[in-house]
Amino acid sequence: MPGKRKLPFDPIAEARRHWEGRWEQGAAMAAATSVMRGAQIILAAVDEAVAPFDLTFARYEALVLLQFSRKGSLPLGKMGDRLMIHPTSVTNIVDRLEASGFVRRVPHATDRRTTLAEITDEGRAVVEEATRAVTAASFALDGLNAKELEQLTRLLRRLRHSAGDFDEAPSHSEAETP
Amino acid sequence: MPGKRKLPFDPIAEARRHWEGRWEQGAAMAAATSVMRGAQIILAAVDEAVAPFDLTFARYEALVLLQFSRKGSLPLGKMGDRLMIHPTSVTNIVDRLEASGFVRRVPHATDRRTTLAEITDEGRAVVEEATRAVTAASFALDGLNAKELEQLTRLLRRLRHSAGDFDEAPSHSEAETP
DNA sequence: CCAATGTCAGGTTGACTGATATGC
DNA sequence: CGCATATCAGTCTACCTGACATTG
Repeated sequence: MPGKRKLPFDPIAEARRHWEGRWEQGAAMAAATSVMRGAQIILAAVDEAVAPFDLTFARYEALVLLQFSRKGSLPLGKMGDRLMIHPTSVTNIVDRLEASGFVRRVPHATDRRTTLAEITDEGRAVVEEATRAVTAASFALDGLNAKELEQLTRLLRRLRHSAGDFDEAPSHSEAETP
Repeated sequence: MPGKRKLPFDPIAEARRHWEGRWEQGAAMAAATSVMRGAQIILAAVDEAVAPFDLTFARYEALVLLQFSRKGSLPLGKMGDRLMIHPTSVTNIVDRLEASGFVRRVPHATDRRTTLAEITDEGRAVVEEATRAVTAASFALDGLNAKELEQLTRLLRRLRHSAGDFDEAPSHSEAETP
């Protein structure tokens, strides 16, 4: 936990006051700073929750992805696409998961360039346990109710879409025309 | 930019479908993952915008904080509190800003334990330029309109408040009872 | 003596760049 | 041949813990 001391005011609101006296886009600055701090809070909470299982948020996400895959295995490249992480980071993360015994590298059946990461039985067991810890911590989001969680997800979906993360209809929760 | 390829679907929405077949708190999982990815997008955009000035997002934020301070200087510890970063990170960031000539370490007038970081004229000039670059990039948030930016900020303010970042009235934009 | 402040040493994570071997 | 896939070496940022000297 980075900040041990609780401030007597909202530091982002105050920064915004100063900002708007001089520069443009105070609203965007406040939103961007809020997202950064929110991510820091969530990361700290999840990292703490999964640490007892020799996992980090990044490694936990990778393991969840494999757990969800039909065959329990995926090419490393495809993992990187899904998790939006760098190819070398995939190698690094799979290395560590493999060292912990949660994943195993197996060759692809037909394309000998590609390597598959396959989740082990121990990996499947650990995902279940780690998920219990993470949900117990509510992803640090227990200050928000169901409706607010949906709003937050929808707004950030718009951000991700405008950043070019994926191709798809804009939202389907605003205007529905089947 | 981590993910070069654009996916034909929203990876978080798909993860949520899988998640809700097995576990609790799918909404929180989707929101948390969205915040993490949003932060990654914003960080990449701002880092890229300020890189030409020998800055990172973290160093830029520190410089903005000093620019906003009344005397142009703050004790390192207070900077850490405001920016929500670790004391050793403050030392590191001020080291680099000082090496770039944007900041100068000066002793506190009365308390000889504390060191002040003081923004230099060159630092003030660079903040103005870097801010122009950052606002030109819209903090990667040009996919959201004014109302959405406010919503996003308000939701994350709730998260930050529930995480204990600051003490203050909850929000004043939901229910106003003066 | 105890608390606060900043720094340093040492370790971890993940991301990045650039180069490389292999195979489609 | 060009392109894709994964890896490796090396660098970087930021974080953390634990220790420390200085000072209030």
